[in-house]
Amino acid sequence: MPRAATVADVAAAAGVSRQTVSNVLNAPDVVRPATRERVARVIAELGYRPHASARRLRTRQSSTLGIRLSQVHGISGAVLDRFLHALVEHGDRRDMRILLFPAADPDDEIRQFARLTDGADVDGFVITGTFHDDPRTSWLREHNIPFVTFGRPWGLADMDDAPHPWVDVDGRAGLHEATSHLLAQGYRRIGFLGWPSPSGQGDERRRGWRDAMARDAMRGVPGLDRLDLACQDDVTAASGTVAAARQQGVEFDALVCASDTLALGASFVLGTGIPVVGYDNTPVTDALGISSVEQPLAEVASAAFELLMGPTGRVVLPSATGHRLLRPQVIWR
Amino acid sequence: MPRAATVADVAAAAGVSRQTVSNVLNAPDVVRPATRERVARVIAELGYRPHASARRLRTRQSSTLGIRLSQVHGISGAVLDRFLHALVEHGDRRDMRILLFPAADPDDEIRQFARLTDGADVDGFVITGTFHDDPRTSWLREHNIPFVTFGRPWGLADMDDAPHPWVDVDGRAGLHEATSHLLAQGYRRIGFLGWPSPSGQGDERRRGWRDAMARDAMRGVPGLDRLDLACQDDVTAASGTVAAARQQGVEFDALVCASDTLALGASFVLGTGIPVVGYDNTPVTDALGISSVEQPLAEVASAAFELLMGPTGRVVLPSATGHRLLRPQVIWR
DNA sequence: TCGTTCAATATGAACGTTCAAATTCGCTCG
DNA sequence: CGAGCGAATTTGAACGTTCATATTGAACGA
Repeated sequence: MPRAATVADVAAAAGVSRQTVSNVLNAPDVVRPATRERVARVIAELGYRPHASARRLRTRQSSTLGIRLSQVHGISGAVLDRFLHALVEHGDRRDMRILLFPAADPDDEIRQFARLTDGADVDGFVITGTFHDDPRTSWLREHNIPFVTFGRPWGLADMDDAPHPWVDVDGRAGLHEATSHLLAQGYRRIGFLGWPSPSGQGDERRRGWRDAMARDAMRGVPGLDRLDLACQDDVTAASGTVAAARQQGVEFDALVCASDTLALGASFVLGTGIPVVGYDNTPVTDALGISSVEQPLAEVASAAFELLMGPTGRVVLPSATGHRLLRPQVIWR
Repeated sequence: MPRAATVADVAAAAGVSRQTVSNVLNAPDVVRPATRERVARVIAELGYRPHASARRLRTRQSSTLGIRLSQVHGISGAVLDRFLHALVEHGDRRDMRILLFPAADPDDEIRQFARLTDGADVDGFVITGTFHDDPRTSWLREHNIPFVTFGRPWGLADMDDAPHPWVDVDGRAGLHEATSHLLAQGYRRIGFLGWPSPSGQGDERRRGWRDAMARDAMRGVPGLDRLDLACQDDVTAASGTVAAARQQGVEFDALVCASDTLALGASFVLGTGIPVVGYDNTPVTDALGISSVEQPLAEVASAAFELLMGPTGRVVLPSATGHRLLRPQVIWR
């Protein structure tokens, strides 16, 4: 393997200066077309590729975003997996790379933030799974490090002027759509199986179901609360909760759930006659033919880059912190 | 945010030269203890962290491994996810980072190899999902790029002198153990549900079952072939195949499968009375209480680094290409 | 006392790129 | 015809680190 070509090699071979070669790659419009083509040809011939570290050293940007690879919990671990995929794919288009780092807990994650930014390994971060009073976001803001969260800033009066850019999926809209669709099909006693309150995402999803039910279905059908179930995000717990409700005389036409895990557990008890809708469209619900709400992860990734980089080619500390709330889509099976 | 401290800042503050600071970090033993401690104190005070790109430029190594983030297919996507996790975690200990890249197919992946090595983004690669006549491994060898595969080099007479380092999990041993254990519990008519031959991993797993059955159980029970089923890796197909076999009069005491997907499909048909064992221990089988063969992914990751870096702290082109075949473990539920 | 040796530390250069400023060159216009 | 201008290109320096080599200084033996 011969020594890799450098910008100087290309310059010599094309009879131009280093800077011109650099310009052909980074600012083609300032180079005269004839020159540009000649240099481009030499670049192709020599198979020249700029040395990433040298470029990063000089430009002081790594073109890399860091993201924590969290421990997989349960069935929905696949969501992070797919989000990662979307990020990597979109990043490729924008010439950005994705660097993974491990972290056991938020404090650990903050230590990694420090490590990776001090070492200029990354330009910014993508934070997942935000929660109330998240120490990570405040730390990053204090240190003027660019980042975007997948997950809205919980516990804020007005989400429109959040202190940082965020993308999220409107779980409420998702459950509203699922419920409305079932109502339109004639189902009336549509139950909801979610997580115990308070839970940011969980309460949002419950509200989507409630809104849809209150508007149409429950005229004359009292006891919406009896159809409102909750338990931990666990298959067995879900089965148990649904079975117990039935035992107490609650009848379901259909059931919408806050997660695929819950939907899976519920569908064991309810059988195939009663439609169940999950959330996250994980491979399991796909395999079992259970309907599910799918998050538009490709769009989430795209929006994350958009918020972090804007139209420019580089990650910047956003002055006006925008946000995006995306609509999920129900996959009916 | 003030300008980050550099090695020169530390040197000035500690009253030593740049090189001494560098040595404190990279070769502490050549520095006199008193000096070392003084410099270390200054480093801590200033919060100095070496600039990763500068270091990489100078040392000509990126301390980064590339790994393709493949499209998730079905339930077993979680395996790559967990492997990734193990890699990142082990990498952290060895001061190695993991860079993800997208690729649609092997040729695409090879293009990315070229891109990432030419740009000196990575020192080497971890290749997953090897197959017969894999063009990726030959390309990497031709270009003298360090790599290790998770998956043995299929279609080789003697695996002991493979042309490249590899790690794999002994699926045969896994199914042998699962089958033997069931035999010991008194089950006799233990079926196998796998993939159509030829399939590297699939045939290995089948062989594990066959070996165990041939030794103990089938003395006097003819028709091992009738218990040997195969279909695509799909839940519905699995259910159908098992149902069809039963229809034809095949009776099962128990069933061992080549994947969790197959196990899931089979368990629908077989119900809870007949033990089913899957492969990969994905969250689904965990959630449903189905036994499964678990791959020791943490050990795979550790072995991958070991093969690629040896005892040294850097990735080298291995002269003697070693390998590791690890035993999986059956998780009984 | 004076070389010799070795450990500890210092110095200059280099890694490959892009920035900032300087230079060249062809054109227009008074 | 020469000054002035703008576009195209070149030049020197710098990014922050480590390598290769040089220098210092202390310890030792003759």
